[in-house]
Amino acid sequence: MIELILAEKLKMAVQELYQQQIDDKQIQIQETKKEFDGDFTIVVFPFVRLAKKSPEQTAQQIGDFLLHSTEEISDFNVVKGFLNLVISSDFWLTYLKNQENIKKIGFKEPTSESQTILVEYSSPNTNKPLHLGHIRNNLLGYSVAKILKAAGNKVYKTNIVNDRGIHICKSMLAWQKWGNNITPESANKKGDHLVGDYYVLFDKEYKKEINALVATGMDEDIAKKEAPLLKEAQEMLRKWEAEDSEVRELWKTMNDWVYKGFDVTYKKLGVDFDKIYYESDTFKLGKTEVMRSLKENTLYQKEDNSVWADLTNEGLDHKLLLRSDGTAVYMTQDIGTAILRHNDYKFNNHVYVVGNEQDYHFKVLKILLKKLGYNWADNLFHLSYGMVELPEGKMKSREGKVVDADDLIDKMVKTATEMSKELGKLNEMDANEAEKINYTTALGALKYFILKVDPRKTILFNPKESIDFNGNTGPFIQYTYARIQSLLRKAKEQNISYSAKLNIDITDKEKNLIKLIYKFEQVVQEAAQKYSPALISNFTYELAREFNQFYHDTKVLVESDNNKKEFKLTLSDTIGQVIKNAFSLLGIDVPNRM
RNA sequence: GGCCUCAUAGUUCAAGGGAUAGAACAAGAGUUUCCUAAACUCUAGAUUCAGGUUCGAGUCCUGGUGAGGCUACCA
Repeated sequence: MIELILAEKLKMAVQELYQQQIDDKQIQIQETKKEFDGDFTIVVFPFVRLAKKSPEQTAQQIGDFLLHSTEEISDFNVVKGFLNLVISSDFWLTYLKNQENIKKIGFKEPTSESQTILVEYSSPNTNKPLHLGHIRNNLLGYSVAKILKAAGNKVYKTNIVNDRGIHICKSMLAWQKWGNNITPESANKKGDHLVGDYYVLFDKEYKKEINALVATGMDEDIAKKEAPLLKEAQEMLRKWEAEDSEVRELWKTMNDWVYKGFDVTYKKLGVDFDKIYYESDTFKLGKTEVMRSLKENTLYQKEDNSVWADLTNEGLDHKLLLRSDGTAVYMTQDIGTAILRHNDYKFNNHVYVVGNEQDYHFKVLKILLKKLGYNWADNLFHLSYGMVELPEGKMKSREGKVVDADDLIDKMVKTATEMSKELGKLNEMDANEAEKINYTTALGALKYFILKVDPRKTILFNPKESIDFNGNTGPFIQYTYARIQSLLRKAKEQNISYSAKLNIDITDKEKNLIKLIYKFEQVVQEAAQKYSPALISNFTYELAREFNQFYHDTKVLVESDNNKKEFKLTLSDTIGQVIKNAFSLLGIDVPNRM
């Protein structure tokens, strides 16, 4: 890496010129800003004191030294305390030429030293269909897994399905009461949507009961607990845990409807998993662990038989782990799941892609696991992402205030289709192929829209404004890729074969493009370190924008100098491959034409 | 009340303590006898407020204001 060479030479320079040792922390090598000449910039302010000279003089001195001692440096200039180094064209051309396997450009293969990383994402509840918030989760999880893998780790994607609990009992109860044996087939509706309808219905009826009780003079908080529907749902959960056959039967039937629906949505989104865990399988281990710790007095039991952890020493509250009726809560099963997974994979690192509303939950989970004696809990990492909000606020499934995942995807496809029709892009193509491309573009727009934002930040989504297809968008980058492929097809038609060249003059723009290709691998590493697909998005956008400018001012195929023409084709081809690879990390496909 | 996030053009997003705070959309003005105009070029427009640390702060610290989240025998 050229930056490392520069850093070493800089150390030598300071040693030679000022007889001082410097450590890595003082070394600041950054890319030179566009408005200045150069490729890399050394910030010399930290050395001014050692040099006992002005920043300009110091920079000049170090620059002189580096120019003479480093073959990669062809020139330098000084602006205030900034030493701008120019790297020779030769270096960049050689770099491009040395890319032998461009299909894998930027990606690292796992080795025996590689870390095993689990990425948990999706984690759906089986009582309602997926909405835009889940889309963000799924896209983030899938992308982070891809990025970690590309950075050289062994990665397994897992999904814990929250298939048991009071929430699913609510849907079941409502269906039992008011469903008249309706099925997805008879209703001609996706199973997850059908079950979701009954979840909403439960809430509606539940609220009616609360209001009725409040009208009799009962306090609202008490009414919430005393409403007969809730009591029935709780009774159903007890029966479920006692393995009552009738309840289990209904539970299995309705969950299967939901899974069928989820599979369709997952497929549309292009996400998948290496292993699916079910809470109904893991909660028992959680309960066993809790009971064990209770015996060991790490936990305590109240008079009503509920089991608690005292976390006041950690500055937190008391946390419930088993209800007074003995049933498990969310935390109980998550303890079980974590232990099971550690047994299964012996992971070095376990990333949980879960919304930031659960920050407290994961803080507690780690503490509890350590209390139970599992020191690997330190290796759990909660990738806490921001919510997707609507202009009127948070999405709420119970109240039906959501942007449904399936609806949104369909709408995007419709918009993409209209757009390509309007632009007359796919007119000569057969309908099947055109449909495929519209789909690719639609999902590219949606995925990029979500993933370009820093995961930690809240996303505001306005359903009234459609997601853009122009500017800093997925389709913009897909379009760039398609144009490159078109260029390469034309070259092929003209029987031009090409390879990278040395010893030619290249423009600044071309050098910048090679620099961006060079940077890709580092961007992947950084994205892996920060769990941030947004870094990949931003990088790819910059690359596409730079390429479009190059494409606009240079005509590749009419270039008279054959060496230059071949270089430009190689450059374009490589950039196309970088775009493709980068987008694959976001789970976005690139079309050969659009 | 306590704890945790966040705050940048009209809007949606960028900016590892470093140079003149970048883009896109929207607004306005242009570019097609030329490899795809879903492109390219130009104009106008922003760091919530008050302090502090630093040679240097959008970035770090303190406080104020505003928004969101958590603080459930929901998940």
